[in-house]
Amino acid sequence: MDTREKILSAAVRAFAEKGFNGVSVDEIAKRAGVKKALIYYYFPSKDELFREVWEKSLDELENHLFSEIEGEGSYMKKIKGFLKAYIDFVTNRKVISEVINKERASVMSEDKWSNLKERYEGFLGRIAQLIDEGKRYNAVYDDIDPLAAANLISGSFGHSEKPGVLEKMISLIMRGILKK
Amino acid sequence: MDTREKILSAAVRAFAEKGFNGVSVDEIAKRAGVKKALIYYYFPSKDELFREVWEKSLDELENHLFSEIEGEGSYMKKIKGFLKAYIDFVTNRKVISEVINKERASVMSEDKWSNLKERYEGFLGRIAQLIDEGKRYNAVYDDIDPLAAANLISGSFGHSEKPGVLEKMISLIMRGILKK
DNA sequence: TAAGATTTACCAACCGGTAAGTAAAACACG
DNA sequence: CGTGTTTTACTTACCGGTTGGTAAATCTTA
Repeated sequence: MDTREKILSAAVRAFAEKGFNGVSVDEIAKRAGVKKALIYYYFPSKDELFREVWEKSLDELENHLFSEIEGEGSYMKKIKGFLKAYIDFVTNRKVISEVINKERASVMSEDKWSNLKERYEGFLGRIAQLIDEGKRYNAVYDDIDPLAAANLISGSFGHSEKPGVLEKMISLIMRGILKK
Repeated sequence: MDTREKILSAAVRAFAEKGFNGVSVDEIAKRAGVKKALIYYYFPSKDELFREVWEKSLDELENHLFSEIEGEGSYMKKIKGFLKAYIDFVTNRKVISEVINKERASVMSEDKWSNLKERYEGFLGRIAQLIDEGKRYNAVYDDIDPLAAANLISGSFGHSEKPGVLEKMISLIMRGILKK
């Protein structure tokens, strides 16, 4: 792992724990075992560092969720596989899940993150599209609002503490949207 | 409105917009039209000020949700009324909704807010209890996990931007938990 | 004039960011 | 190959501004 990656890795852990404003550049530097000025050698600002952390995190999540359901199968199976992959990600990639969850409200409301907001809305849109296709293939109740379902799914992020609860939240969502 | 209340009112607005670490005590003072030192006359620290803001916000939310459904009526009606009150609160008390949503992840994970975490878990517990009673009175599917449902409902907080989406999220939850 | 309310002035620590320098690796070329 | 030159990776030391917090002085009003 080269230096740039070490900094990114320390940054995502720090941001996940304490949030963007709760962490100083110097603390990230210490976690990465480098001097603060070196961070400014690789990244133009704290904002840009966070931007890259957030984008990489969302890339990983989106890739994990959509790559596994690319194969054949009914839309019922696709959506179930998607939700299963979702549980798997929240369980096994906790740091990335936490950074997305912790900073989501700020990213979605503060002007300076407007491009990250668009990125996240694109992610929601892809989930909504999956649900919508499920409707056309008779797997999803046809009075379901796809974007509402997408928001509900992605909102389950935060509550991954007590084991088992997330699974039950997802199965509740499944009953709400999937036929039979 | 006395000075203390003016400070609290400015604080909840500031915390809702920028989060705990994104706002300085001096900015809260300026919004309240007082000098910073006066905040320390009424509150021992920024942490304690936030603590009171959070507790008051949760008190208002909990009171709004549970006071309206105290009357008679079936549990089906109670739970529907509860979810309707929820939509009403998120729509009409945006500042309070936002402060709860924006700082929830930090409150639930950082040690220094452990008492606020317990407070929030008590709130979730009350929702779960309502769902559980709904099960015993045949209004809720009996394989529903009450705490999972409570988490799902309270997680819908963040996504109140586009009007109408929240309502559709809630009706999706209703289909997931309520019989018929 | 006593007690509570508010302001002024201040502090040490920390913040994001920068300038200047250094050692070593990579490169250019006779 | 050897040697001068440029580039890369990284450190030290610093800057102006902001932070949460405090002590003491001043104002207000009963």
